[in-house]
Amino acid sequence: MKIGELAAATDTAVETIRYYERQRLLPEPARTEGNYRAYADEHVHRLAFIRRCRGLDMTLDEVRSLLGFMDAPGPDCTEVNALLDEHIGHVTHRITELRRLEQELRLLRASCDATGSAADCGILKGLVAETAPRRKASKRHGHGGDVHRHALKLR
Amino acid sequence: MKIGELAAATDTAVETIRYYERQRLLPEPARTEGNYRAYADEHVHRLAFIRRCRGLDMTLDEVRSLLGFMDAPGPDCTEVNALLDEHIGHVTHRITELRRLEQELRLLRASCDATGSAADCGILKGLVAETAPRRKASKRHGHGGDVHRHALKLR
DNA sequence: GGAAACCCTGAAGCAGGTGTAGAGTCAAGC
DNA sequence: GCTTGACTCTACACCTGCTTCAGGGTTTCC
Repeated sequence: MKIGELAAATDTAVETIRYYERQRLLPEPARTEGNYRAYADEHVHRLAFIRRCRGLDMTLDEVRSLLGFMDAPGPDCTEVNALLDEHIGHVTHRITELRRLEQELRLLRASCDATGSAADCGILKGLVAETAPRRKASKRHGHGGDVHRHALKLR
Repeated sequence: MKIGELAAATDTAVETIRYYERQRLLPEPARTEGNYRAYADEHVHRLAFIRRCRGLDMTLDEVRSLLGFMDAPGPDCTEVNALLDEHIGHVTHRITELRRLEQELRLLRASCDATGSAADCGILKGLVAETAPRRKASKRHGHGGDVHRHALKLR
């Protein structure tokens, strides 16, 4: 199986597959005479696993951990549970944050109805104005990016 | 006002301020004899505005647009309203996505209670298993990253 | 046998910064 | 007047998770 077929089978871009290989998430496959990567079923399963995890918004590091648990399964799966719980925590937290954000944005949006000049726009005024003091976000603690990322600290 | 003071006044990292300057979001300030940046109140307001927008998860491009509207206010603020509406749309969409994700993760989590060996873990099995076919995500359309980013396409 | 479709490597680019090295500047204390 | 330490300067590398590009080589189809 060549890289293009693997890409089609897992709906993954070819470059992404090579990238995962560089990141050591996918083992280096055998090569053909012409130096093409030759994949086996094993690779399909592993890549599908990775993509499923990524579809659940896990970081590549989290995926790496899960792959490690699969490659060397421990006596129980406490660690797997813990990883997932933590990830769910990230997602839940991000949802809460975004909901607060949405509220704030809608409030801001309501302050203008586009009738006047932009110079008097309630939105721009609202963005200039001081806001209620906000709890300082705690120092960043982990990986950044999306649900894992840490909210921008505001004063 | 030196850069450290501006940083403290707006709760922004010094490097971030210099980065915004490079990105032309903040105008180049005057310099002291010793080549230190010397900021005026104008800069404080502008940076506070930027940080407020970033706190609302806008991209720097969106902020740039808003700054443009402020610098050259048009006859009405239709554009400001449109920008904000679109941004609210991004946030709302991301919330929906994350809620779906959270559901899926909780379902997955429920498939294991850590009693057995990791080899039989319901979570790992669930991640290996095929999932119900999913609508193919449309081609990415815009800027990536967080609320603006587009969900990973899965087959 | 020639063109199209595929594959290869290595490097650079995206957002939105963060962090580093190696240097210069400035105020305070002795 | 000199040292120490806090601050600042520039220029560059680094982060995630890819994507894109340049400049080739290989395979397949007609």
